[in-house]
Amino acid sequence: MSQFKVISLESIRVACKNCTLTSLCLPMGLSPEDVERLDEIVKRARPLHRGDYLFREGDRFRALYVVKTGSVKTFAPSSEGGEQVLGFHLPGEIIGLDAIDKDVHACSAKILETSAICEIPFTRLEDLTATTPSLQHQMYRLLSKEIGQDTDMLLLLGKKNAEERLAAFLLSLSQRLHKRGLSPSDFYLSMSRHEIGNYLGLAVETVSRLFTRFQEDGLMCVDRKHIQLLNLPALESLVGGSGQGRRQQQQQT
Amino acid sequence: MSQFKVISLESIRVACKNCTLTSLCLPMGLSPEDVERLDEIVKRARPLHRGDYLFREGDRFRALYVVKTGSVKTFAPSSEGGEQVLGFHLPGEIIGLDAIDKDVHACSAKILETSAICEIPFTRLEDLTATTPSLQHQMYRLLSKEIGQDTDMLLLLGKKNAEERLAAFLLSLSQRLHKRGLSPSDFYLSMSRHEIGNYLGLAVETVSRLFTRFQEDGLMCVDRKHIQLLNLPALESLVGGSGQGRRQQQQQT
DNA sequence: ACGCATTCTTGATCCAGATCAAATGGCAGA
DNA sequence: TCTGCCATTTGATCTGGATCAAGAATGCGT
Repeated sequence: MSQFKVISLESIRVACKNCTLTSLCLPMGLSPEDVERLDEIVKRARPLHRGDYLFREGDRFRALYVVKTGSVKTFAPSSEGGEQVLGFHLPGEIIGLDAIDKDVHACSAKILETSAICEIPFTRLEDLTATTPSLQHQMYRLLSKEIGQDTDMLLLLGKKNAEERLAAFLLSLSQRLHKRGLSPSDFYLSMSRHEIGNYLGLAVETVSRLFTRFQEDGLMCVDRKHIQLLNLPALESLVGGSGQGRRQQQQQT
Repeated sequence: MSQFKVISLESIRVACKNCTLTSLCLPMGLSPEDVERLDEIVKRARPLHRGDYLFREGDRFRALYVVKTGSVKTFAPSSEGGEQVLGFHLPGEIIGLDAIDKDVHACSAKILETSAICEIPFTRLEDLTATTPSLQHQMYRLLSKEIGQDTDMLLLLGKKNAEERLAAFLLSLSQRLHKRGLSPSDFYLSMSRHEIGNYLGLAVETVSRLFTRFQEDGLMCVDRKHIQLLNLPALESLVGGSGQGRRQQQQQT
């Protein structure tokens, strides 16, 4: 490759190897050469805005998407008009893995705030993984990780009460933001109370009341969408099974 | 390969290419040659019995398991002693995919009734998929499918009431058994009411009462663990969002 | 066959969180 | 800046399903 090749600043800024998410995203653990090869098939789209769709339920599956900046929610239609929020996706997180099976998207992905998204055409990725064992392994890990996260969510919805659910949600955000070099205790929520409730299987009112209560209890400071977590350990103990000895649905089988 | 090679009856009976599950299991859609290669790494263990563990939470991840006959439940420890049943696995279904990511099992798998299980050492499978594109694709599809199933379950736990959950559970079993050539409307439950309730996020008592009610309504006939579904369409309409116009939590976001 | 333990069923009561209702507060668009 | 629509909060009430409490039915080991 010619050393005189003209490279736009833009392309340098967005290449995987120069991306700050490299340790969280698909390239995680890959050799520089492998990242280079991956880089060649990744498309970087112009920024998308709140309300834009990455894809909709029913769309043909063509590519995986990775959040580069911003945030995205995915949601599936429930029977008769409702919807279930499936997840909120932060930078470095991959969207669309569930569509590989049927080759059709079963959920929709909607941009929550102005975001940059990387697009990875799946067929090309599949070809690449077939010749790059480390990338293949990485794909298996990512798919498996998604399953593990869903499992955590099943446990949350199946066994936890409202308080535990919201605490778990806040801590999850906190931890994920922290991994991305942001403050684990001071952040903005890009989703509405309604979306949080839907995601957690709770009514909006319950979410609102819990925010108020957590604030009264000195666990956090809520100002509109701006959140400050004041007592991480206390939140953690809330999540860990009904905290200070409250009765709890216990099901041994 | 010599045509005089001695092959034990046993090995013939259990080889993937001779297995009746070939169209539901990993080999689905593979060429005969690819199945042959897969066959070489699959280990077939002696039958396991009710209560035996395939693996336990915390075990090192070594292999995927496929139910050949019988049934298996997977479950994860909840905080403080409880557990969440994650799934009931029928012949042809793969267990352990969630452990690829961390290389450790996050859930346990317990045999529900005398079962034959195929074991597929993962490292060898991974090597094989790297040189067998169709098998690699099949793996991606299987992992993706698992995500899709978890998604369905999230919707169930997040949005459906007790009646809808049990109806969905029964229909899921019905459909899966049907695909395996068994009756979709007459079968035995290998799991307890307690396990069903745990899986569906309901108390045992609720499950029991619903069985009684469904029977009273002529939807099914329950005799201990023997189930007969008498009105599949009615069950389907129950699942599809609160059936005959009952109030329902609807959350648009 | 008998006795004990476990699972399942059924009834009564309770409560976390949904639903209903209304006030308040932001923010977007003109 | 004003207007009107949402999003959010807060309060009051209702209810599905959990929890508590017995029985009844099974199954199992001896």
